[in-house]
Amino acid sequence: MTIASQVRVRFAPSPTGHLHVGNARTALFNWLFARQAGGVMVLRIEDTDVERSEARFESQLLDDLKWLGLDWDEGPDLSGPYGPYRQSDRVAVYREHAERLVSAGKAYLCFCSQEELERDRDEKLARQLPPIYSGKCRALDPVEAQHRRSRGDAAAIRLRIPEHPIRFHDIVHGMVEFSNEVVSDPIILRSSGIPVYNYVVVVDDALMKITHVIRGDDHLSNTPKQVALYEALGWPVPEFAHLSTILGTDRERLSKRHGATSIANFREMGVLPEALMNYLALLGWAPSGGTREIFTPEELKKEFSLQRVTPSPAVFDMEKLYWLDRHYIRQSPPERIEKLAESFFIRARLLPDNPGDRIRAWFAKIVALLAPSVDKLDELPERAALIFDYDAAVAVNSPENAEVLAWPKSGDVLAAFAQRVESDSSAMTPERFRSSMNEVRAETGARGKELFHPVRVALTGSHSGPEFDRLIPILEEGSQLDLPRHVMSVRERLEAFRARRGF
RNA sequence: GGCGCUAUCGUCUAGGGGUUAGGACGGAAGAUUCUCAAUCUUCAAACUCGGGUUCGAUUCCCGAUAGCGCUACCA
Repeated sequence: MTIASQVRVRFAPSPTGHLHVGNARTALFNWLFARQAGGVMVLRIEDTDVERSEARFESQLLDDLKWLGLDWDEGPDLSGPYGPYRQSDRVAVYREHAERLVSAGKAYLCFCSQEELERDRDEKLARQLPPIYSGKCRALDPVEAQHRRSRGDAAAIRLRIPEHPIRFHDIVHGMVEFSNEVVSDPIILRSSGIPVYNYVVVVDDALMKITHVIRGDDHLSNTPKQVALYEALGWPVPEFAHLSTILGTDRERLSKRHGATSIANFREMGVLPEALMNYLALLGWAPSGGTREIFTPEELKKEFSLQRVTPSPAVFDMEKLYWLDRHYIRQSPPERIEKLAESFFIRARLLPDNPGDRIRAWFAKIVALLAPSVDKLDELPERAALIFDYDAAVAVNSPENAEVLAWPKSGDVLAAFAQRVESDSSAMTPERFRSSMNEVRAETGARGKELFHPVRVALTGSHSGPEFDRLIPILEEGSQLDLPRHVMSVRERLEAFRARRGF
């Protein structure tokens, strides 16, 4: 049994919605394995389920994959030597090989009705036996069966499962063996002429010369049927690698109700693709030594190894993803983060649709100030509330602020500070702010928190926040800009605050 | 029900017949800064259970238990 020496892998999603993290991880491991081996990555669309498949989902899927940073060498959008790459375009191929199996006696026509099968199945279940097909049509005379079919009797095609245990090798699980006693003769072609998943997958993988089938372990139990199919068709059996399931925090298979689980969700949240890729790679794989965790896509291509993939299921941990995302946000060139962040601010109507250079330069300071402390970029507009949403009522009344303002020296500090602000009508600068604060300290005797907190509360509406040196220029410049929402200057804030509460 | 897969800190994992069972996220404490964040330091936290095999098992074998999957003319 020889297999082409060049590695060929495939990712074969069904176009039934957005790409899910579980599938994305499967795609990633395929891609990493292929790229490392200098092999070929095939993208195949499994759209035999006409009920659930939609054309628009296919382009979504490709977009999701591309956003993550994956690419492929053959696929429905690229073609290639073993196309077509959409199962709905391959129906004739499936029929042809199914008939070939019947002619060779490896498969047979089955005339059992749905009701009959169901009854048989229920009966076996009731007697606590494996609910496998009775084999009733196995013994039918082939010539006779063909006659019946040509007379118009509905016939499905079933594969004959061999009378011996089925063994196969799996890179992550080792040797796996199934007794043929528990494997039913599977239908490969429905009486309607539509082929069944477990069959088309084998035909496609074999015809597309796939050498390594890397997929979710929900397919592990289907593999014996597929191995039997390869053998019946006279095709080499590929290597398998069944990847563990990704679970939610409740240890149940990750699904929509666990919140963000599609790649599109993460993109919308402003998670960086390389952070997601890095995180996904860590779900079930660790480098030798097990201490390194930060890997760029290029590094993953070098370090990844299927042999080091764990067989046990993994719980998806949002916090750890965020940790990686924070890391990559800080590592990224500022211009990239600014560009990405911009859309979130435009959507929040904090920036105009087409910000000019002046606004962009100003916005860059906001991003530089806030982005390093954010889990994901969609948190930025909210973090920027201290710039865009100054509310004197909150500054005065919120319980934490009220407490700060009730400190003995708070009133004096604010009065002294206001005096400094009013004495000079030009824009506040960090230098002037610092010297003013020094004067306030000297005048009032307040120091540390009792000096800074009241000012912080009056200016930002919160007793905590970023450094004044960086915040003040943003406030002052922002107040000069033509923005959808006016940004209040230091002076304006102080006045609004004083109007609410004297000092 | 049957079959299969899986089992190390809360989570992701490294390790492997004799180890102080390592790292990371998260948590706690401290240092630092006006505060928050960041940073640094420190701490707590694990081999599912029961039998074997062995001088010695967390590691190998068997079983139990639990979780997940498959058991369709679904994919």
